[in-house]
Amino acid sequence: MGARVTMRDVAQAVGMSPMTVSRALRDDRTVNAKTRARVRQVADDLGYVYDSTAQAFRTQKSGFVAVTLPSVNNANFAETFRALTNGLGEAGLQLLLGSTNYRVEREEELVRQLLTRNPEALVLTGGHHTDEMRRLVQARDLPVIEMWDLPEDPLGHVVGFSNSDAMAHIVDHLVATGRRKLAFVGASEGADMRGAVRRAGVVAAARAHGLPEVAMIDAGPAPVSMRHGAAVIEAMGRDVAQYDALVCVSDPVAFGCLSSAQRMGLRVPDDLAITGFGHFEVAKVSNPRITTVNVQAEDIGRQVVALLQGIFDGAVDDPVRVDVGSALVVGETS
Amino acid sequence: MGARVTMRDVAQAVGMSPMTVSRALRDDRTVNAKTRARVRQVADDLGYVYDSTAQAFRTQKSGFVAVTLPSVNNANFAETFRALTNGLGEAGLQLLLGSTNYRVEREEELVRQLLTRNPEALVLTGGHHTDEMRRLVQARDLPVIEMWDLPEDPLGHVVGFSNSDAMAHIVDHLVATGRRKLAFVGASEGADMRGAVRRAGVVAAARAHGLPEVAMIDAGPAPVSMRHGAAVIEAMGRDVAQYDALVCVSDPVAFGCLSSAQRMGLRVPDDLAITGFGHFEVAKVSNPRITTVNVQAEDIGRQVVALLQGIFDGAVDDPVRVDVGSALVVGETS
DNA sequence: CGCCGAATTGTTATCGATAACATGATACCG
DNA sequence: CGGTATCATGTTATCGATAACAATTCGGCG
Repeated sequence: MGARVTMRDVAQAVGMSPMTVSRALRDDRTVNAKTRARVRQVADDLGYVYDSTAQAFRTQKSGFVAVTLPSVNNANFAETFRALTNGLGEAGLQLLLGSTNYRVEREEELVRQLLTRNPEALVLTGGHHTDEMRRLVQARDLPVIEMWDLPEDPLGHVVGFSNSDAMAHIVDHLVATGRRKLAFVGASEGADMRGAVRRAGVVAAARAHGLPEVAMIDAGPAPVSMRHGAAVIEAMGRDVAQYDALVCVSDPVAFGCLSSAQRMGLRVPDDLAITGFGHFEVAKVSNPRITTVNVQAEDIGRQVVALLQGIFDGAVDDPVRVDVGSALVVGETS
Repeated sequence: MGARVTMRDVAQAVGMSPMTVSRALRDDRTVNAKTRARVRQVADDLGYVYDSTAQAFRTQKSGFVAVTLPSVNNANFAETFRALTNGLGEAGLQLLLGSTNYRVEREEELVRQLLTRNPEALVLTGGHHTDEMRRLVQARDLPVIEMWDLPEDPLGHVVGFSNSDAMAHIVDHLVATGRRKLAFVGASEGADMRGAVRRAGVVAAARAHGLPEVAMIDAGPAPVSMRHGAAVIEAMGRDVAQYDALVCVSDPVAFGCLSSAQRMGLRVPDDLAITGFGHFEVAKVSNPRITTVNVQAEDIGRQVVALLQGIFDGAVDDPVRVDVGSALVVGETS
């Protein structure tokens, strides 16, 4: 309705200086306990709402941690995000979220925006960035964490795992169970670096085992999910039977492939093995259960929180590199 | 490294006043075109980064829209969020996201925090709130939108659909296809109001059709997903065959139930019908496809964006109530 | 040439909270 | 009882951008 209530108004009402109110609301013990209680009471009565913007401005500490994700519409990233929110919320920090839609140029633009909010740290998903973006970030004296990857040339700290190692686990397992004709199902060559790295991991591992060339099945532009996996296999029809294993870029894609394969009467895993990535819920519940790789999305979030706490406490100075690893989870599709 | 670069520094470098720099960076046409270009150039060279905090403080406009979601780890809410982000991003607004974990008390706390950031609007998911929270919000002269619901007594604007109507569609359909012994599979009675409303909708619709009492199958505390649906049906074993339809609170739960039912050899839909809610991807890809209700998550987001634009442009004054509706999508599980 | 309106740039005050420093009140000691 | 340590509160200046108002420059025209 009228003008907003500020600390000055509260101060006037209690008959004290704004400074005392400020201290009282922060529970500063140098303020008399009775005064503190009275200030809180009056602030409540007046409907006073603290202004974080003014605080952020004055103290030059925004209370924000900026986070970029390729997409929130992905259970794994969402899980990491949840862990971050919960962990940082306890530390009084707010997350500022931006999604890149799997495009590095979008990431640059996004980070540019986020930086204007003066975040106290920057958490990026993935290790691929534009040069301009690297410059942007390194020009500031700002803690940076890259997660979900183990980049060669990191911007700062790293909490992730090796996508190519993870794919190697899958290929090793398939080879051990007698498969030789592999096809990789993923997004088209393009802006999604994570997909590209996984693809490269499969190709390298196959080569190491002396397998024939890995076929590429293009499920369309990133992000690809259940319906894209289902569609591409349905479109291929019986042609898919020339392979004895489909290595999918993610569990949802694998589930889509599985579903289409079953609809066309293929027996999984007898006729065709299918593997996923990410240990999504659907992999555990589907029928048959999908062989996948567990990447511990939540753990990544927790480790990032711990790292940030270390950084803010001054306990961390040198760049940290945490490999959370990944583990093969054998299901019933291989 | 050193002190941050401010407009004052840029101004000094160009030999002009900070005011001119401010105008130039905002592309104010009262500033000479050449000057504008030079200012931008110098700002870039100095590595100047605009300070939104200072701007927000001075103008008393934060550029934030606060949004609460029960959880980001839900493809439907994530979809709405994505539409909001994209739409509001174009308008130069940033989303401030908080998740309530399906608890109204948590919502109150969250909104309290979010309000300290001076958001220009508040977008809430759901229509159930604590009294304290209603007071909090109404004390401020702040546009409020409740979405994903059609509350009786809204706080402000509404963009949603009727959960009980949606469930009635499901029940009508089941009755029309000859089912009579229904069981509802959802979260335990508790803080999740959306689940409770859906359950009530099923009960009311069943009563209207003169069906026997609807059984309640408790899949555990909210949020419930695939694994909970799978677990509770697996635990019930053959007992589940006493019902001829499982009405699930969401598609993921339905998929879990479907999977367990299939594993124990039940034929769906011959022995047992299963329905979901939300038109998740899994409903379209699963085998058989799950009968569900489409709630157009993305459309909700778009409508909220349009409404917000109207509000900010001053085109909207009276509270708006948009019913985006919901539509039965018949699959192969019923 | 002198004057006027348009174009361009400058000055001042301000948003609300708080760090740093200063002051006043109170207790406690020998 | 004077003096000093402790507790409690107040004063002042400040963070960076910008609205509102003021001033200056410039071209053109009678």
